[in-house]
Amino acid sequence: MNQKEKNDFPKERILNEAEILFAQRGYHAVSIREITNAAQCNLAAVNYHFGNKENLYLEVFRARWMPRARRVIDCFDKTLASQDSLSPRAVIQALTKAFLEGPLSDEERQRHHLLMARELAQPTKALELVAEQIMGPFFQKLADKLRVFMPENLGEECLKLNILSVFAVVLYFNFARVAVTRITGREYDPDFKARLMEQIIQFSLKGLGGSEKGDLR
Amino acid sequence: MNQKEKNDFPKERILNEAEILFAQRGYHAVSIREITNAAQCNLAAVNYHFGNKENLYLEVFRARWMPRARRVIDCFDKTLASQDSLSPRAVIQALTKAFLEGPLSDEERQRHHLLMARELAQPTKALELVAEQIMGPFFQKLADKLRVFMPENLGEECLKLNILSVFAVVLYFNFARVAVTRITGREYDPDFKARLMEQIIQFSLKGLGGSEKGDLR
DNA sequence: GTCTATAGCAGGATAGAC
DNA sequence: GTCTATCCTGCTATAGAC
Repeated sequence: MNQKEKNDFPKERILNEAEILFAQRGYHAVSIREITNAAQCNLAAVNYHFGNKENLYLEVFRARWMPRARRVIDCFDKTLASQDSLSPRAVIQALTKAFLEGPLSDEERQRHHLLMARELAQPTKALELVAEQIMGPFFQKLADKLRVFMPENLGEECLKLNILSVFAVVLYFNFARVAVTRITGREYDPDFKARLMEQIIQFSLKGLGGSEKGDLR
Repeated sequence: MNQKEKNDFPKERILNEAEILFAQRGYHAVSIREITNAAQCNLAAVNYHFGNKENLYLEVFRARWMPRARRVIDCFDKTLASQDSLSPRAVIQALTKAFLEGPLSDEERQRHHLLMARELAQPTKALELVAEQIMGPFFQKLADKLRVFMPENLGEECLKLNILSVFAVVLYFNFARVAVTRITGREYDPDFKARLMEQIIQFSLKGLGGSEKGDLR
């Protein structure tokens, strides 16, 4: 059975619509009626397939969010592997690219980040899940790649804080689109996004290590 | 009438409890019954004093969030005024300090940032209000203070993006406490917060301009 | 697996006594 | 201004026919 057919089962349609609505308005603001209407199926289908509303929410993370995050990480890995030499610039660039362009469509990415922003503001079991299976391992991978470029005397904690700072910049320009648009007066069109990527890379790279060309050992 | 007496009116108590609960769990997850119970007053009091739930939420921003934001900005202004010379380091330091230490208690600050994080993820009229009256003017002020230190050929947009990047780092370490604690294994105790402040200042300063000592003209 | 029907409850809002 | 009592809507969840 191919993907298209599979996506036409009510269970799949419910997951799709639930994700969209939860991302847009949050868990409590969305009713299962709304979800099943959007998915064009019966109200009772949610309870039949997922038991209850909370478990549907978790399943959105298990069956949608996490696979998508893995695609983003794969993209990061591939971009990095295609470079002939590993450098901080290459790492940051691959990271920024995977997060801001990468394999996701604009809507997909916005949904993805909104769901995570909500979890960070108000953690549920979903964050537990994601932190354990996705964020933790990926962060470790980043640390391993960057460690060799940092000064020898730099502690492990300092390395972590530096990487978190890079994440901060990358994520902020996604989470806080409203604020960014308001301040700069610019919409997130391809032009501005290219501009943003350049800004993020430059800023992070400098923040990470000093000047751009190889101060990092 | 002094502040203490004033705070004992039901209207004030409702605002206090509403802010706490909205920050903790978000608008939709909190009922006015819960709020009035916490405020030890009658259910009907919300509708009497604020008309309806939505307007109570807005009033939390008008009567609590915004005045508090003004206190933070005042703190920033005073810290900066106490320096004998204006430098990027002084500005960033004052900014970080005002946001991470500043005049707010830990609980107050967390509430404050949570409310804003929710607004950024899902903007309502409250963000409109705050953007117009607080964020916009403050951002302008920051830009004015930093502009003179940036290279002459640096465009206005680039300046804005740089300042936003600094905000990104400052705010992330507040918004994403859960993630930071999980990754670093450290709680936000005074010790770690001092460590964070140093990290944020260093990273931002480098990101902003290159090396720490005066590369910025 | 999918539907209808409905139980059972919690929410926002208001009327009207005090 | 504050209270009680109540209306009405909309929610989750389930029972049971098909």
